[in-house]
Amino acid sequence: MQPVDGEGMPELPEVETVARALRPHLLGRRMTRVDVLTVKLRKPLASFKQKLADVLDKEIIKISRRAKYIVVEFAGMRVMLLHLGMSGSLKIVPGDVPAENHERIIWFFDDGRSLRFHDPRKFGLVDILPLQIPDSLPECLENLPPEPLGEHFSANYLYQLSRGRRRPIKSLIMDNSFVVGVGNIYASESLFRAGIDPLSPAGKLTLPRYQQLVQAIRQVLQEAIAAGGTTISDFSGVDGSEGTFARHLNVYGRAGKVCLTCNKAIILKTIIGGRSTFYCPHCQK
DNA sequence: AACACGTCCTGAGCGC
DNA sequence: TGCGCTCAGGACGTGT
Repeated sequence: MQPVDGEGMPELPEVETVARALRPHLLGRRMTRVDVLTVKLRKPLASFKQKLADVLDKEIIKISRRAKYIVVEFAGMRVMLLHLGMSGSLKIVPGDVPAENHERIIWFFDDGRSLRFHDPRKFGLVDILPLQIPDSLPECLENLPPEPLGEHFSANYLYQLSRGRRRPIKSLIMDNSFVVGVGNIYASESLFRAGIDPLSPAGKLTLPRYQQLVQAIRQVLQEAIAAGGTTISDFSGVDGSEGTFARHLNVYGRAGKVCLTCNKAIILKTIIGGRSTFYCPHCQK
């Protein structure tokens, strides 16, 4: 089983890694032209194409991340949102390199280089939105639930909102209406680190267990960011372009193998909320 | 053929 | 019966 190889594995740490990697390439640049090579990604691209005029030849002044969105801010109170979906990846290449198969959008810049959005499954998203205040976020991102690495995400927060809910804890932490950015791999890994059975009803877990869980989520995400994500391949000219977190995975993709912690139980796989879920029946109760 | 790292939508099922 | 909430499941292209 090779669930984490290949290119693109866009969970929060990968998106953060991409946003950081883009900065030295794109800050201060201006887009001279954009080629849109497909009619739709997750949504039709017609309105995106129309709004491109708002950002063409405007200086890129900031690149950030909110949830799994990359936010590119231009002079003139506009941002461009990029979401990689399930299979999206970005790379910087010289502008005259021919488009590869599955490249959906190409941005050309004033230094002769280009940004390529490669997305076989077309689950990605791009949009251009107005800003009310410079150096801020568009409204649709401003009002999102807390970042898992932010100050508003706490054990008490999760504990309170989980009361009375019977759904499995893994499903709750992956629900973007409660906390953003915790994807399928890191949800399994965080629950393993916290020693919590992913099938536990969320409303039954005590506050101390949520303290363990929040700490685990933060640690796992921070370590993955420090490792450069799990895989950001072919990101030319960027140091440490190969993410190395895959080798730190304890349960994800390890069904049938011996648990690396207890060295005794076999990692199990189940389906929660339609998503593959891996756990150690001995270490997670 | 089954399954894949994300989101969005639908509708079934529940308590009141 | 109806209302609102919760939650599971499917849909969305394509590749392996």
